[in-house]
Amino acid sequence: MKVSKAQAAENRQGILDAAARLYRERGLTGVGVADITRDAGLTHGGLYRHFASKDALVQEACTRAFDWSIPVLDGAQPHATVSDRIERYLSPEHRDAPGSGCPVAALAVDAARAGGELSEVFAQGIERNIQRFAQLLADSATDAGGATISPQDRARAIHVLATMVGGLVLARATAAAQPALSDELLTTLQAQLIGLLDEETR
Amino acid sequence: MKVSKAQAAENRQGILDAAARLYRERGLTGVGVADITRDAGLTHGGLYRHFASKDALVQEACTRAFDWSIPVLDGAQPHATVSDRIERYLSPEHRDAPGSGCPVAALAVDAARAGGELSEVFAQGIERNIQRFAQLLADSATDAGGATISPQDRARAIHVLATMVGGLVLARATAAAQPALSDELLTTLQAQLIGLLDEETR
DNA sequence: TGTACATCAGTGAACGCGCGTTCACTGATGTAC
DNA sequence: TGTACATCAGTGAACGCGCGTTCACTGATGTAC
Repeated sequence: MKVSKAQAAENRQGILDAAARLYRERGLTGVGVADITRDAGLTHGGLYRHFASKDALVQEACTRAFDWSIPVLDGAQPHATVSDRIERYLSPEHRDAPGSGCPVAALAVDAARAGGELSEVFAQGIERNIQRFAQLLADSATDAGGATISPQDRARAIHVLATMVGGLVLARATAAAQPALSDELLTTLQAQLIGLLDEETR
Repeated sequence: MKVSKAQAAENRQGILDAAARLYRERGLTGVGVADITRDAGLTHGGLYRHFASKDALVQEACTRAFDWSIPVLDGAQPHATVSDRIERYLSPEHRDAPGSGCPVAALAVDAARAGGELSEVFAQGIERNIQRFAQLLADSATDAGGATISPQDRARAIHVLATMVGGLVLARATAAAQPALSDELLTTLQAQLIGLLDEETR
């Protein structure tokens, strides 16, 4: 049963959505292609009309996860402050929903192991996030858009991003066994990072 | 061919060593029990004389990775300063040797997915590391051992540990594709964290 | 101390299962006339 | 606009392979006498 070009394109997007979500939830080696196509409402055989291999699907799904995670984290509120973004990132909601969350916190360790072209996807995604965050810091310091990014802005952006990623990883690892510790990690890091930025802007 | 009790105990330790290393290198779902016993110089069948299941092996290997990673990181130099430890953690050597490195940076994401009893192992290991680091901060502020840990010490310890873990994850994810970025992340975070502690102690 | 034998760590073949990938087939789509 | 037919997205069985686990077997160990 052939399907219209529009339907085929929709199915392809459905596979990518399912892959981007399931990989973040269960890891790159924890999901089979049959799980993904089943989740998208298809059978596994047809996957190879859209993607050359599982690796190609992984790569495209991770690229999509990076493209989408930026709008998800700050697109809904385009003028969200840096503090807002930190609070949203280090929230119980983000911790408990890895499937729609930051691809770095969910998949960077897997990507480092996989190496190859996937490492490119993550290196570029991480660099892009550093630049975006540094721009936000530069703008908030001058109260204007398009400010020049200083080396200090970039260093602070790296610091804040690394702490957010590490904090989310720690919060997720402790959530099941010691939920109080997990919550403490999130609130402590929110306060530490916001305090850090307040001090440095002052 | 039976083997002496001493040899059997040695073989068991060999399996645990291989497991602790290979799991950190390739992930909990990226290594088979046959890989581990082969690495330890044995065949896979005998594994079940020592461990009830793969899950039991994983749990014990992770516990061992936590016990050993503490001596490895600061046991060689028992009086290493906080700055020394930060530099050693955020070094290219640690980045490039996950098999003998921090179990949190290597396996916390996998552990969060696995849940169950493994989550206990990681929650306890993380709490222990927070306490140890907070103690170091308290001691270095008073220039004496056994100082009382203040809430600020604990908050700073959480901050520094989260940044180190996140920084190592980011450095590993970018190492293959953009080694210059990976090195920049390490050196920037070393400077940021040491600067942070200097400021707060001042 | 010496002998007989039960124990059990380790071997390697075998199991059922799920993986990624291939392929013959189906039949609605979309194009050529 | 209507008809004939090539295209190709999706199906589901099949493939070779590696996984975790089991088990009959081996033979040195270590104990009971």
